[in-house]
Amino acid sequence: MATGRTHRPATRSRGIPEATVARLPLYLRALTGLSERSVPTVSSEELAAAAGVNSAKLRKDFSYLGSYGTRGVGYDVEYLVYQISRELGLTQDWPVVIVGIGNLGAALANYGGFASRGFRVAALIDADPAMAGKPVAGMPVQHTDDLEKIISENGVSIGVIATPAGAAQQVCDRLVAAGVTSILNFAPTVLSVPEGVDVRKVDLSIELQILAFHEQRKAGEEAAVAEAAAAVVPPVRAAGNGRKGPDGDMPAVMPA
Amino acid sequence: MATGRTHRPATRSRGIPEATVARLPLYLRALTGLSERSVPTVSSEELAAAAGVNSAKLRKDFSYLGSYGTRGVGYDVEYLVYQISRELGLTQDWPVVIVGIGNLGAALANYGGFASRGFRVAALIDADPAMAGKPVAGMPVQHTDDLEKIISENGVSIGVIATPAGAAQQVCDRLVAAGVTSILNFAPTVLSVPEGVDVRKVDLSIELQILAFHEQRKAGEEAAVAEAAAAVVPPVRAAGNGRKGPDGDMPAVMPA
DNA sequence: GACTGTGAAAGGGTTCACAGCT
DNA sequence: AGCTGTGAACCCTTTCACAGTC
Repeated sequence: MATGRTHRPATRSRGIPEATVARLPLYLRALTGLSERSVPTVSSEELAAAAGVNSAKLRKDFSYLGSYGTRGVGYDVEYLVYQISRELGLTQDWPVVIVGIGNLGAALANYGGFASRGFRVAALIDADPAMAGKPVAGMPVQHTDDLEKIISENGVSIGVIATPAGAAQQVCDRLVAAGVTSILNFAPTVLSVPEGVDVRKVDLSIELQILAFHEQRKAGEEAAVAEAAAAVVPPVRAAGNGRKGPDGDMPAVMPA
Repeated sequence: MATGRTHRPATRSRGIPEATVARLPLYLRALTGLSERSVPTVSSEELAAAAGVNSAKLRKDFSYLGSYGTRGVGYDVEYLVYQISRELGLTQDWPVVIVGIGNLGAALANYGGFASRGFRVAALIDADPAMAGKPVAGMPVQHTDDLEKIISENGVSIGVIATPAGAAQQVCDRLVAAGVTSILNFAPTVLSVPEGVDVRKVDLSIELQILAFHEQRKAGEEAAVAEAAAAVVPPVRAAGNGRKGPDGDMPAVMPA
């Protein structure tokens, strides 16, 4: 799960595997749904189905947290909600700043799932002076000049970067200098951060490209080949010979 | 990497590991940057740094594609760009529809990274009749009623769901029925799809929760404990006793 | 001398299958 | 009888380290 680098080398915090941590929010969401429907207990099979995983994995995951189930019965929904929330650190509230209030930043600011479960948008920050003071999601946008002040006054330790790629590293550096130690990055760049700072990346075009890969496979090889038509300047191998690529060499077409 | 389910069981298409596929877009982006700066060749060490991975991993990844480097020299940038693009299926163009043109959908429609590398937004679709005809990102929004027609007329095989959670499964079903076989889901729900359809999920609040977990660890255990103050009704264990959770039992506070 | 390509080793993660509790 | 909790087996991924090539 791509992290700029970071994610403390072999830390796996008190023994909960990273893969399990990444699934806890999934379980939590499924459990919250059950809780709202006042379902008192749930089996690993049912909960796994609701979370979209298989039950063996779920049971193994829960076993890292402790023995929170009852054999022959299942799991107590409310109890599990609490335990997972606590494990994830959602029993405290996390002030978050969003930097870069373009389309995406605004979408994030308005995103309900943010505000719910333990996160509170403490400030919206943008570099454009024309944005300053404008209300987005019922909050006035503040100018980047005040970034450091905002971070420290609100005790913010989590920052969301939704700026253009070019500004991301600079924003990141300022966030880190001001005390932020976790960053969620939507800009399509690799951020470099000092040891001890966590970066997670969300990248739309990467996800699409992975889908395209699988989509291409489904269609068989024909589709790709059928596309070799109009001729553009092909990038020819520098000192090329002795190539051993599986699918044949450069055709006469180059993608945009 | 959560996929609703799917991802053909043991397919790993022609032997490229899934983990490698997920990194190819990263390499591609780094290479594109080098290409724009007219850098002719790059070593595994340099490229790895630019992509935010280590060089051994990168070399291993490339070895699955073929022997595209030159010992003692490095990789030809243009050549690699082409090979990776081809491998990912980006030498053909993929028409994409975005369903749900709220804040997020609009952000996606405006996102440049979409339009570049092989993807073309073929249509924006929303269920709100008031949105119909309105231009977003220079395109008129179309009504959900025409979804099937739009999919088939444009030969769309990739759909992006940016609707509220409640509508996502229904939209998904219609997309699939109309012929879409890859879905990028931004709605916070588990989608169920038939065999052969790929789903990838992007979930903002899950990413934040994972960050919160690590953030909590950094702060040590004290911070979490210090939060136990005002008393609300605590969810007491149903038939609870003999608990063996590592951190102690239910305190007197319950998160929202 | 420099750097790739890759076997082999090590490390995680997932799945199996069943012992153990209610 | 039902369902959890978990060792053991399996599989995938990462890392190491070096032989092979330019």
